[in-house]
Amino acid sequence: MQLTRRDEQMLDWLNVVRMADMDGVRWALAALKHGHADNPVTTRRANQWVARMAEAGLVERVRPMYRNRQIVWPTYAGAGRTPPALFRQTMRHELAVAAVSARYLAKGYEWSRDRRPESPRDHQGDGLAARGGVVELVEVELTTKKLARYRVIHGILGQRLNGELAAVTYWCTPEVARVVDREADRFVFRDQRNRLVTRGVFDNQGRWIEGSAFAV
DNA sequence: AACGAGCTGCGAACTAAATT
DNA sequence: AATTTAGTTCGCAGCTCGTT
Repeated sequence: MQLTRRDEQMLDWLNVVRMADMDGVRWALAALKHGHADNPVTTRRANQWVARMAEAGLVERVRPMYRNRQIVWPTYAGAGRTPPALFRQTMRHELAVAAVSARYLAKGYEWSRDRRPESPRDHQGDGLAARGGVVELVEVELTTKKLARYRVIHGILGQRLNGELAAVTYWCTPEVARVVDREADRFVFRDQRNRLVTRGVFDNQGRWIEGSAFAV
């Protein structure tokens, strides 16, 4: 078996997002084919890619009984580092981040992790999407945080919108999107407020709501 | 029992690159 | 130039499992 350029890019991407479900894999495969994509590849195609990588020992996969989709992560051989701890509380969230990330790739963005927190009171976003030198911070939020936390986070994001960030986008369930918007109205200065947007695209299981637009 | 979602095996048609 | 090998894409049939 030979590793194509796209295979390597897929493994790099999996290494950044740590794990993905088949929804994420479908979009990432389409995106990395030509650098952009309007549609994901078929699930059949995505399964074949995963099967090929698994046979080569570069990814592992499992289909947990409580989740109707297969999830995939890179092995040590595939990513050069130890595999992620699975089945943690944050798994649903990480899979949702991967789903969003893959859609950014499909729009021609580069995806990377946010910088590490500089202090315990600091806040790290779920990812950075960059295109043409414009950087957008991405948050995925499936459940609301303690309301007091939004004061801190939105304060920090407001400052960063004054600096290196062009925009902040929250990808949420519709309910969470309402809360985030409301709290942003309270805590983000007007100059920056219109550059922090929310999108209600996930259901409560953290699955992309079929037909939801990816508006960036 | 019937249905839908998701996964796999298989076959077919295609492209790209390496080999002869 | 022809052949071989690897990869890409899709649809269909058949499977399991959970829901109606």
